[in-house]
Amino acid sequence: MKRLSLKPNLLTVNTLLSALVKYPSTNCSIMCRELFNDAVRLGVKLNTNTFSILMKAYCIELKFDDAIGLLKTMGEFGCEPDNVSYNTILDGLSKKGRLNQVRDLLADMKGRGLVPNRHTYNILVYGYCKMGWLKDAAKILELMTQNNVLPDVWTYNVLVNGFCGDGKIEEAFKLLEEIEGLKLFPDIVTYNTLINAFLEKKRSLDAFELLEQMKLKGVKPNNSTYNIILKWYCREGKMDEACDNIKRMEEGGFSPDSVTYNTLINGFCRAGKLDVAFRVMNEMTGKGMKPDAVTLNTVLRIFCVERKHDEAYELLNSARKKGYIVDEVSYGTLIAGYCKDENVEKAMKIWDEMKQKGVIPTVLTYNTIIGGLCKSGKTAEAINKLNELLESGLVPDQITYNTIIHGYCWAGNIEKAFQFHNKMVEHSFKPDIYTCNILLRGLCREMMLEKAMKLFNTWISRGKIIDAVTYNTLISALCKDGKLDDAMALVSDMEEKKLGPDIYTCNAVLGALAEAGRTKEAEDIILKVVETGSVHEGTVLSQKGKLQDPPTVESAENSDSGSVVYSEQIIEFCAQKKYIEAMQLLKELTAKGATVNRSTYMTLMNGLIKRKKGTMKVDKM
DNA sequence: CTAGGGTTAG
Repeated sequence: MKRLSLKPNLLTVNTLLSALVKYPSTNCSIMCRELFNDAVRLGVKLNTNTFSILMKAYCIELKFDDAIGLLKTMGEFGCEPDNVSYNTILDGLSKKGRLNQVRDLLADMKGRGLVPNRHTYNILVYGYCKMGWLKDAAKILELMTQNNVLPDVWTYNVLVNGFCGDGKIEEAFKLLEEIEGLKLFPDIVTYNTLINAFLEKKRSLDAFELLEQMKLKGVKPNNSTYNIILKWYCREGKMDEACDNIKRMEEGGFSPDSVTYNTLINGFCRAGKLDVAFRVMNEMTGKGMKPDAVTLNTVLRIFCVERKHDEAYELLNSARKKGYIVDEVSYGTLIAGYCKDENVEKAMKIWDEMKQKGVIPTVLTYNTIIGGLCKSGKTAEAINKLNELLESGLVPDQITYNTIIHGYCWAGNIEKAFQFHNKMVEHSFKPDIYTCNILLRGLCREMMLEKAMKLFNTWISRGKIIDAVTYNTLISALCKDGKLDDAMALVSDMEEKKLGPDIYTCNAVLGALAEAGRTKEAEDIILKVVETGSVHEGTVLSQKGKLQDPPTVESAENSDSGSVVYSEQIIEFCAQKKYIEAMQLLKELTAKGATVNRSTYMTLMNGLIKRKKGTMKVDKM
């Protein structure tokens, strides 16, 4: 078109821009900007929508300053921002928890005489919920009513999700009554949110009951319903039932989407079944669904788990060149991987690269690097990162603070841990069960057992929530200190509260019990642990009297040396980008009943992500 | 707006 010197019209420009934004790839905003510049050069008269779409592009890449800048510059083109323009940026900011900027922009919006509409309010409710500021979120609802903008199901769904995310399912249900009072009806999103919340809280019975209730009320499940249940099966490691769920999904007339496939791939990866994970990934591509950013990040994670960090790094870079969205999650995955490998230097290097590429970290990304720095004893640098986080306008969360408190404990600086904790409490930080357990463990490490017990008793008398970790921390410390009777008293205590004993309790007390010749008690506790089902079948007792998990798939796989030659051949094909040959060989091998090692499957997954158009078809494996 | 990928305690 450009070559023919034809002038595109406004509709063409906006349609193209929308398409770029709808299916975003790397450098989405740069491509949009180029298109925009071309349009300007060709003298196309642009409208407000053009700018709003461009803003959306910037928001996708978290370039909020550029997006906000457009609000001013669009005036030079004779365009004025409208509600859509503001809502677009507000939505982007709100989703990433940048509430300070939301506030400023909202003031700016009102200053222009624009009136927030329902969408604007819904965005605010979402933002507050995401931050866990539920009271503020509820206040927005009041504000809406005052301003004659009535909340809709959407508003309530956001709020329901907020309450669920905070673990307040019962309060979320109260909202349902409120919805019905307004003659609105809970829809499939409402139900999906609640079912998901039950499953996350391990209340599967409630979840399935609600599912039935939902059907009775005539609300039909959708793809997401099945995906939510699928996720639960995967998390529980019930991969057979996960597959049954897919069958039911298809029987119900739904087809697996990319979320379904990514959930399954992740599930099989976590279960150590890389061969099946690869097969699913291949099936996904066969059905015309390309591996996407989530698939990429899943594969990056499994590479890191398998300690192939450098391969993961290489994959990240080549995926970016192939147009994948490489986001803060991708970089965060690698950063976490290197941190676990005790290579913070490399993790920091990747952090810098991420920044240099214009990928903006979220709180979670910060938490990852802060945790890594803490674990390697670099608490001062961790604090630097915390300050950087604050300067960037983000708000630290529970995990940020807990990580730093843990960092001080890890460094043996229990005083500083408490100091930091106290200072944060003054700044409205609410210690949770993690905080308590971290501090308790810190005291135990420093042989301040008495102080730990004192703290523990204060919590009990104040009715604070304690859990199995709390008990196990103390029990383990008491055993190491030779106070077996005190430890056993806590064991019965935790049993009374139905918090255990579990496998950690066992590991803590069995050695001491055996040494004291108290075999009867040792047998008792093992029996209880098995009864409560907190140990999966196949757990074996080693000679030292400690419970151990059965040998992992990994060690079993390492012994399949028979097909090493073929594995190497497949890997070689992949290296030469001869994926078709690689797949052919794999097919032949599987037909013969031979197996290849996990490394080979990882190389094949790598190939699926990187390949351009060449097919990697394999029929039945 | 909900669903899939990366972070905290024993």
